[in-house]
Amino acid sequence: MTYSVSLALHYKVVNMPAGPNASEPRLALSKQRIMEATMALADLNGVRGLSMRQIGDHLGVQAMSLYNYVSGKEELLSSIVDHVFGEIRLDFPSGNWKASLRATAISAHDLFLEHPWSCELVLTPGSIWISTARLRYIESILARLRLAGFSPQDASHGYHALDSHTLGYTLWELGHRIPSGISDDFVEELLHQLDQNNYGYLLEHANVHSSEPDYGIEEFAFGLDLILEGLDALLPPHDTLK
Amino acid sequence: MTYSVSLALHYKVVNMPAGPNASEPRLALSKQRIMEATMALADLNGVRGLSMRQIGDHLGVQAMSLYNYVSGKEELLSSIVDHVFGEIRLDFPSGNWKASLRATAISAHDLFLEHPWSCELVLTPGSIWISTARLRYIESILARLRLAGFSPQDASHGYHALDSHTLGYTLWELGHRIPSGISDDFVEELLHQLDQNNYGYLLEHANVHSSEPDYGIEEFAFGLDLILEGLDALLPPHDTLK
DNA sequence: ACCTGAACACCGTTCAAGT
DNA sequence: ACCTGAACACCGTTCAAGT
Repeated sequence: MTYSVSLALHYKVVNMPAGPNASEPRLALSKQRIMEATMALADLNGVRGLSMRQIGDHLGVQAMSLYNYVSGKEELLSSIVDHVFGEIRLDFPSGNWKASLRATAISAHDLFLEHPWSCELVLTPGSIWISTARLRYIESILARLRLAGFSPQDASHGYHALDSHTLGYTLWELGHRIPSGISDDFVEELLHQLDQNNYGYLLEHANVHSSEPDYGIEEFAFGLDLILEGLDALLPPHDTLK
Repeated sequence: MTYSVSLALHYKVVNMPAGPNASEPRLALSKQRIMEATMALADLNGVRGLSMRQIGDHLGVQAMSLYNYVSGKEELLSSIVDHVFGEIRLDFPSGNWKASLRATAISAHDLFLEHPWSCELVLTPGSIWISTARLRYIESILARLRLAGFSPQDASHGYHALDSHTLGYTLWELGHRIPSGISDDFVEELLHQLDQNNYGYLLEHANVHSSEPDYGIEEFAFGLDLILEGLDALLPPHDTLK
């Protein structure tokens, strides 16, 4: 993710405070630059360890300077989540509602895998999730369902099923990724433990996993298609519509 | 949740350090009492704000005393999550694999709604989730699928679909609960905003919500049944089995 | 053996002070 | 107008000291 390329031209250059490398002038802060730094750090190390002081450091600035552009950590995090929602593809001008919603869900799935913190943050209970891009995303799903002929009730139903699968499955998938720091010895030891404790089916399951490296996308689509077909069955028989 | 009733008899009574109310002797600490206090506080205020110092306070003890029974906060949290997994009903001696797995999923859903922190913690990416009760839960799901006639691959597939729906949908549901602190004025204002910003379908959706108070359980079962039926379709035609 | 107080290295955020 | 340093009220955890 390199936002800087397309955005560098718009940055004000300020000479007043010397940056970490005093020879080059430092770019002015802005909410956008802060968001970019936050996203980059979150992509790298996750959101959980992320601190305002770290973000400041990364920008060559004290943490307190951030508060000139952002009301607090919570607002900053919800801003970057909304940025991700803004990138979900919603414009599939196909006449087929199933194909269109399928493509939106897969686009969202891809983005959430790229930025795991977005998925994690939206699903954190108690966090405020009402933000413009998210609302647009929901509106677009509801609109496509209603225009396909679903009743308001079934459209709500369908949105719930689709959105919960898109977010929920993806977070589940992310949580089951093998962390990069895990050693082969650890895995070996784990399998040995499964074997010794009579977890025969789990052992078999682990072997399926190692033989079929990553079928996350297909599994996401498997559940997604079940939902789409299940919704289709709720639709009244279509005589006039294509 | 009152574990204390059934467990009180086993507590050692220690007189040495005076409790907050000096007249009564204080119960000895134990991992179990610490877990109970942690679960109670997490039920009440959520996990995010929970601190070791708070847990200590609640037990009339310094935070540092907890470390005599628990290696750290992470171990403590994974212990209480595993406790919840241990309460999921796995023993459904019905011959029908679908009914049996359905009942397990619904039992898990109920427990996760009761203890939202459990669902939140298991799905936190990067957290260690390998614990005995969780392994037993997975093994039991895999076993039922394999015994129903699924191949190792399809059983893995099925476990993924069932578990991701059970955890993922429930967390999604929890995240969409209206927080208790929200005022009617706020909701009113929100609806007004939706109206003004041309979010017609969202407004309609909000109205569906307010007319049908809570249909979370039915929606959980809706997705669950889609998965179970979808899996059934993968099963080879059953000539000998019931 | 178990609990404590002080301490360390962190948090998010406020606020008066600098330029 | 924007950035800073010091400070406040918190974290999880270590460790030597108490009993």
